[in-house]
This record gives sequence, C-alpha cells and structure tokens, in this order.
Amino acid sequence: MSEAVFFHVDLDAFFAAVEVLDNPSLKGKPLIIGHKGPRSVVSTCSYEARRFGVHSAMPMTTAMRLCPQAVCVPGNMKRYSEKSKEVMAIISDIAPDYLQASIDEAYLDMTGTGLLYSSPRQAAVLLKERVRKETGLTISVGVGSSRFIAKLASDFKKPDGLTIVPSGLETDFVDTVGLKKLWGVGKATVEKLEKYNIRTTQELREYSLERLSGLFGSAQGTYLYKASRGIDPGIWSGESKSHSISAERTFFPDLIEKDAIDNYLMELSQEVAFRSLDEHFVARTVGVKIRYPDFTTTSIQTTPQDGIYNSSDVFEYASRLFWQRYKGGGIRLLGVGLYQMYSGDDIEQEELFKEQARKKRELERVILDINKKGTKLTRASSLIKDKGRFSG
DNA sequence: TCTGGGGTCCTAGGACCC
DNA sequence: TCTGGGGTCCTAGGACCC
Repeated sequence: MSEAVFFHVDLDAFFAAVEVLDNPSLKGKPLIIGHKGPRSVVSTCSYEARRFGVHSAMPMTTAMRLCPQAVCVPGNMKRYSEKSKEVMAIISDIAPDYLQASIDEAYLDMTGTGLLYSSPRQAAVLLKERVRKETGLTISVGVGSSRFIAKLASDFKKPDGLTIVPSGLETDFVDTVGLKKLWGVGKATVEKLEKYNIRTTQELREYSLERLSGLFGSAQGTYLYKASRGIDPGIWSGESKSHSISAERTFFPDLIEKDAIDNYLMELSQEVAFRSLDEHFVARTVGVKIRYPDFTTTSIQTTPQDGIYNSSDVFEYASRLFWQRYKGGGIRLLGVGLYQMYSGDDIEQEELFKEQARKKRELERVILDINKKGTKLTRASSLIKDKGRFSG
C-alpha cells in the first residue's frame, strides 16, 4: 500500500499567458484581460500588471488608475479552452487519474506511480517541461499527501513554481501558508474569526470541533477544524450533487424601460434553455436574480409541478417571477437560472412529458444544431437590443 | 476599490408528512 | 390538550472559488 500522492497543477496567469503566446509583442508588458466598461472587473492580468497592485476581480476603473499604461484585451474563451485542452491532454498522459477543477487547474492522483517515475519530483519536472515545450505555457505544481495540501502548495510559489510538502509536515505547511490564504477561508470568515481573536492557524487549532461547530455551523466548523490541522476537509472528493445553469448581465446605464427588461428576460431565458438542451439536462427549478443600483440583490425561484421543457417555459416562469418580485426603479443586473437539473434522457421517455412541450423541445434542438453549424437562427424578439447595453 | 459572470455548497425557516 | 421528533422538500440568502 503506497502513500497517497496528489499534484495540483495551476496554469500561471492563464488568459494573459495565452494572449502573449498569440501576440508576442505583448510580452513583458502589463496586460489586463477584461472589458473596459465602467462596471467591469479584471478577469486575469499578467505578472507585470500585478506589480502595480492589479489583481483578478478588481474593478477595471481601479486597475486602470493603478496601471494606466496597461494593455487591456477583452479575452477569448474559445481560444483559452483550446489551450486548456492541450494542457489537460499532457496531464492525462502523465497521471493515471486526474480531475479538472476549472479551465486552468487540475488535481492529479499520483498515488502508486513509483514504478513509472523515480520520484514525485521527477514526474512534476517532466510535466512542467512537457507543458512548456508543447504548449508554450508555464504551470505551478504543488505536491502533497492530499488534494488540499497540493492545492495550497501550488499557490505557494508562482509562477513556474514547484512546491513539495513532505508527508508529516502538513500542519507546519498550513501554518506557513497562513489563515488568510487557506482555501475555503474567505474575507467573511476571516473577519468572523478575528472577532474571536483567532488570527493564525495555531490559534484556530486551540478551538475544539464542538466549539467551532457551535460558532460556525457543523459544515464550516468541521472544515476549519480539519483545514487548520492540514487534514483535507474534503475538497473535490465526491461527485457534485446538483447542477445549475445561469446567465446574467450587468447594465450601464441601469435598465428601466419595461420593453428592455422583457427583452433581456427573453434573451437570458433562451440562453439558459438552449444551454440546458445542449448539455442534455432538464431543470426542475427556474429562478430570477435582480440587482438594484445600490447593489442590493434579491432572487426568487419556483419549482413548478408542470415541469420546464423549453425556452418559452423558462421565459414564462422567469417573467412571472420577475414582475412578482421587482420593486420598481433602475436595474443594475438581471439574471435567469435553471436549478435542480438532472439528466434529460430519463425524462424524455416519461409519459407525463407533455406532447406539445416535447415537440417544442425537439424544434429547439433542431435550432440548436443549426446554430452550432454556424448559421444564426434565433427568435426575432431576442434580436431587439436596447442601446444602453454595454456588456455581454 | 465601488464591486463580472459562472458555478457549488451550506443554512435557516416553513410546509408537510408520519 | 400549549404542544414530540424525525425526515424531506422548497425558498432566499450568503460564502466561496476561478
């Protein structure tokens, strides 16, 4: 029985790195990925831009104030997906088992690879070399006895880092990383911990499981208890329980006209409906999200008995929910989501599936296929766009 | 700093059932 | 009848991650 070994692989400043690869004149320059609108945020940025204090999720206006000379590009997800696939292909070549966690990171289970590689270090170096040679990108790799430790380790030295946490030193490593950088411990939790005078992982370990569960609830209490001891609290262990699809837009200026609101509700409804069709999922719940100019956000959802089978169903429920909840005035953000989704292949065989709804769903599938082949064929109503819209 | 968009998971309260 | 206990589902909101 060999000891558990996990790698966490993280692509360095991924979107920015791909942009530089495709346009070498950007090399060495502060580069920001994101729209330039007044309500945009930074998606990713190059290390050159980070030196000015720019980081992901920062309002674009702030970023440009900190680094006015930065080059700003909107980003190209299709291209990033391509490069991501190239990297994942190399990973699948090297690791017996892996789990892609997002477009730019993966967890590799390297347990029992002692006969394939002389050491975890050798395997990690090989992986880094192959990714660099074959894709032109650099990665940071963390190695540890669990996914949790590997994840913290990959972040420890960036870019182009390799951090190996020897088994037995997990708790020491967690102390070195520090409370604020623990995965799963965000701003709100840090603030709450500080109220109890907990500022370090050592101080956190002085609290019993019972005490933490009482203060933070059983799930988060257990999480903090384990994480502070370097024990994997269970990140990325099981299958995900639910699936959801959502689409939202932030507007500038705020949306106010009824027609514009209806048009966006229709557009967002179609977007999520077609994506659910594409992914062969059927949703049981529809929801709407409204954000007002003062940033207060509210949501409302329903789980109809009759089921949700096509884009008109989604729009009907979304519209009903919106007008039920809307308090009036400007709208900063509008969103439509589908929740409690399950595999559509089951439902399509059921008797209760209404004939009309089924036909419509099939028609929409045809439209989806045509769109995939490159022709644009959408409902005329969704083509009416108001002039105020800036992002999408 | 004035705050995107797409997700997952958790909590608390209420409804409802046995 | 002043009031159990457990389970499940639904809803709204919040934390967190990339």
